Amino acid sequence: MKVGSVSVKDVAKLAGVSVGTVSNVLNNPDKVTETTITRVHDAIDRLGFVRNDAARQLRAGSSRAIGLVILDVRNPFFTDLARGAEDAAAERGYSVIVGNSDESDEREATYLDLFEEQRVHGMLISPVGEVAPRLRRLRERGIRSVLVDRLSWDDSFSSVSVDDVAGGRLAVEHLIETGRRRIAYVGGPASIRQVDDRLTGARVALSEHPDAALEVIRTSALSIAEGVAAGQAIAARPRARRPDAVFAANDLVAIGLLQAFAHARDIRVPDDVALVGYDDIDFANASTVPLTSLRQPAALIGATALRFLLEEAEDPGLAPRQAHYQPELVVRSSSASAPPA
Amino acid sequence: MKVGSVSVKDVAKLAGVSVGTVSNVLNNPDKVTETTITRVHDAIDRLGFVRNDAARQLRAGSSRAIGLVILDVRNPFFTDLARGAEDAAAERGYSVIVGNSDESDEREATYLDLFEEQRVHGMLISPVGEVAPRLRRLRERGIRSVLVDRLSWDDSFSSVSVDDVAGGRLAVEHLIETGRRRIAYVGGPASIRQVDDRLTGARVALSEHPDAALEVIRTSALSIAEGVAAGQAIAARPRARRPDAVFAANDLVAIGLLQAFAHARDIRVPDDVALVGYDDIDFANASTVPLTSLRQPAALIGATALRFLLEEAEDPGLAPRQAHYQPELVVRSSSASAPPA
DNA sequence: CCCACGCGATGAAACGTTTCATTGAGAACG
DNA sequence: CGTTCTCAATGAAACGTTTCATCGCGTGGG
Repeated sequence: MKVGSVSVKDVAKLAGVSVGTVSNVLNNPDKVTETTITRVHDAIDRLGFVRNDAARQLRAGSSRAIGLVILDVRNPFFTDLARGAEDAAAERGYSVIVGNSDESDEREATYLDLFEEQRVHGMLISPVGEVAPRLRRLRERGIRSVLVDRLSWDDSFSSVSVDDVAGGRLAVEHLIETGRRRIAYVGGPASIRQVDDRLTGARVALSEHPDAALEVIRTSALSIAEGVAAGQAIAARPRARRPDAVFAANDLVAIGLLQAFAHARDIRVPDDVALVGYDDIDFANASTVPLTSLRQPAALIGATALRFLLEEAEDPGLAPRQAHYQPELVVRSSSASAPPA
Repeated sequence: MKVGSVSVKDVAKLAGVSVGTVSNVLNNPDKVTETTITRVHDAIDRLGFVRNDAARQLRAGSSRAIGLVILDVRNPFFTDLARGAEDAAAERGYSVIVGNSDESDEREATYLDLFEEQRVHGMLISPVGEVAPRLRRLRERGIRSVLVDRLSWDDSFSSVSVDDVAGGRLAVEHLIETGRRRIAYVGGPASIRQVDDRLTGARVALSEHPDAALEVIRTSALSIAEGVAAGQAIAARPRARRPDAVFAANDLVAIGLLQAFAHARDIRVPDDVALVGYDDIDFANASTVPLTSLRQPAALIGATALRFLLEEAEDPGLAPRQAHYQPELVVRSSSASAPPA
């Protein structure tokens, strides 16, 4: 549909110089004399020239974009992580393209394809499926990856993660110490590593307290809606068979549980059931009952991962590194008071 | 760092055909005989060939990516809107690149530059600054735009929006009808159109009830933190000078207010102060006190805008269209009961 | 006065696709 | 058997940059 877009050639003609010179004005201004710089810039302004990034990347071989694949855009933890990465990228003149895998390995693969076609400079990925072989192949072609929110399966990739096992353990230890004994873990699917690790941590805590019991309630996703469904299932049970504490795999699920419990009039939080979430999103502190949760440095994770990636892309000999942060338990009302007598 | 990437040329050589034929296998399979198709596909698989999108766009003149500039990634309303647009784009073989202007016209301009350099197929934008001239210039060059969550300033652009004036009016009418008289509007900056329109709606409602008063409390952004600050300011006043109802410019601000009020022990919601938010994000129903809010069809807005954009890009003669949805008042506990005696 | 040098500018090559005019080989037809 | 027609396949041009070897020219040294 379009009228000729303005190219360097047009700029060169108007400024009375060669195309090479225009390019130098844009990329190596120190190689060009002062007067030509202004002349070229005048021409650029007059014509409204905008660089064609496609041509640029074609020549350069790779773009200044970095792909980021996250599990769930609707989870504030991941948007915070993305923000951290974006800000760090912007500082260094890169931009971040975000893809949302929605916990589906199919969508994940689609984004990997897309990013490879775009010849991104590198990728940050919070993996769902079996992507290791794929990432290795990409690396052979010069596209590096850094894993986010996930420890590398071996030492061949850098990763930035948080100790989910420790987090699960902290959560359940806290519940046991405040007197709870019938604990339920709500989360799923089990294929998500974070879900599994937090459960492992919970089991570790349990193993040190033989008088406490752990029940696992699966959800098909980590969303508010799934939390509501699980909460309704719990509320439908006779009181005696309900847990006296619930550890939710993340805050979205916890918020859903809270809503379901509020609806069922005979479950008070924390009196009847204590509740601990995970991620400490902004809304955790603003929910019906302020939520005890495990805080993770989301923005820092994104920023660190991005830094690792760029450093490795610059110096391919660099050995993979693992940054492993510790989560922090933030106690609020949802687990504050004593259990029922 | 990079080993030679695989190109069509390599595929052609291995398959024993010309590059043009490889291209045809990829883009016009019906122009090619069955046996060559399989031969080429074999070669592609064997070499792990992946199309270079940069070269492709360079030739084509524009990419299959669509730029989306939103006001705030941390606001679930906008992430829902983005999801709607992404899903609609994916259906048609396009992808969406999201830029977050953070309510800053500087960042907005940066993203417009970036998207123009990328020669995006078109843009969806929730404008902050004075972008009309810029968008007009883009259109002359063949890049169309559709405004989201914002009525077009004139009839030259398509837009998909929600009637914010009506929403503001509904909110305040509801507060007045339930007996409130000293109403505060909390939001800002005034430069954001939505903030201003909702205030206008509030004033309309006020004008029909001379015995009610409206006070405007400005914030510098629509965030939880700003809501907390405004709430603390209100809580610091003597009881007599506090409003008996607050209409917040969006749910994030409302949630912040709620937190501040909960902290100040002598403000109960809704008894002392009724509260109405805007957007009806998922968390509105899960907050300390479930929040009365104005629901907007976020995903539908994104999907519709994307559809408008593609239709216009396909048929440049098409006249601009305006989709204008009505918001819906969702009453919950934060405004449910009667005002103080 | 000549030569070498430095420096700003030049112009063509290269990046990996898609497109399009052209070729070549059969098939159909008279 | 010769001619025309069809259809698959070819190969070169074009897209808009960046890069790099080269050039021209004014200067300072010998």
